[in-house]
Amino acid sequence: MADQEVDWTSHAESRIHEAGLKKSGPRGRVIESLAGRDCAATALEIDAELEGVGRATVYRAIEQLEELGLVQKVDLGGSAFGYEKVDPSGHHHHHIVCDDCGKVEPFEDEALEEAIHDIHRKGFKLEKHEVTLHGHCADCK
Amino acid sequence: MADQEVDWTSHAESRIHEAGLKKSGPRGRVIESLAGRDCAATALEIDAELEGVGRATVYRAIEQLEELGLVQKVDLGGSAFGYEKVDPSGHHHHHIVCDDCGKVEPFEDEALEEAIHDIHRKGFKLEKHEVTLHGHCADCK
DNA sequence: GACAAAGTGAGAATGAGTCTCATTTACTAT
DNA sequence: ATAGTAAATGAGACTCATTCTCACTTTGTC
Repeated sequence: MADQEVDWTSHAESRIHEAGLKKSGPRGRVIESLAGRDCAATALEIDAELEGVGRATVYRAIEQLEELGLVQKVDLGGSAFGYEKVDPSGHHHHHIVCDDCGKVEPFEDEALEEAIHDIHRKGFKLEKHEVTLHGHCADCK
Repeated sequence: MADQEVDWTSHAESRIHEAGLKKSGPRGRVIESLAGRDCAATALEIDAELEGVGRATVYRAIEQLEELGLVQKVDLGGSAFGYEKVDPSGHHHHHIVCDDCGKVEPFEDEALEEAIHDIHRKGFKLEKHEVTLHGHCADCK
């Protein structure tokens, strides 16, 4: 397990505690599962991975983590959403999706971030943004 | 009805014809419905608007239009996808979503488009991109 | 240890989107 | 015009992701 994962896991656990929520095994396992991935997973993937943890618990845990800003929802273009941990440093990435096989890869681009941060929209208080590129990967081309 | 809508409607109808598809009333009504909107609508909204047109027909029509590049699917962050007409000129916009009330507004930004077009990803052939900004609108702030 | 609040799992319920199939409609070749 | 055929359609069954309900359990506090 990389340092960053340890950081995110303990960061998440303390934010959970600060929010007045109780410590729990099942939610802890959901957090671990998210910590161990470097890109998005669907709720059902996590549910399938965690035997003995109910679907409702997985969805609830993800929802709480999302509200605390620890996890973000990402649209992968398919029928289900993906969820991935948010780096506490504010560092983040976006996604490239292969429209043929569904493969998802993360990418980062500084110029893109700057362009987005320069957008100001009257009457709207912007909080997050999501960018998804679509195309065909090397295997499907 | 604005000129642009007329353009898109007839453009869509001829592309349908060129693709070897037959002319049909129900699909025509789906095209009209899309033509009359300037931002995304969900398939079920269109279905509800068009009495006498079956759900399956609405989804089929949207799918065909999407394959012909006449319509694009957009993620509005909620449970259902939105669909909107694609301007034949290649001109397009992105979306700002209010995470409180779900309101969606279109926006355009030249610098953003440039930043996106400068992204090149080894092994991926990029075809489309989608940008969604999230925040709170004036009413919900 | 007792209590209240938070957490949980099983499964029912909902909602969006897809599939099937018998019937109808639009174009093509006579 | 007409027959043939391929596309199109609508109703409803179905699938899949997600949410809800509820009786029961765990956690943390007093």
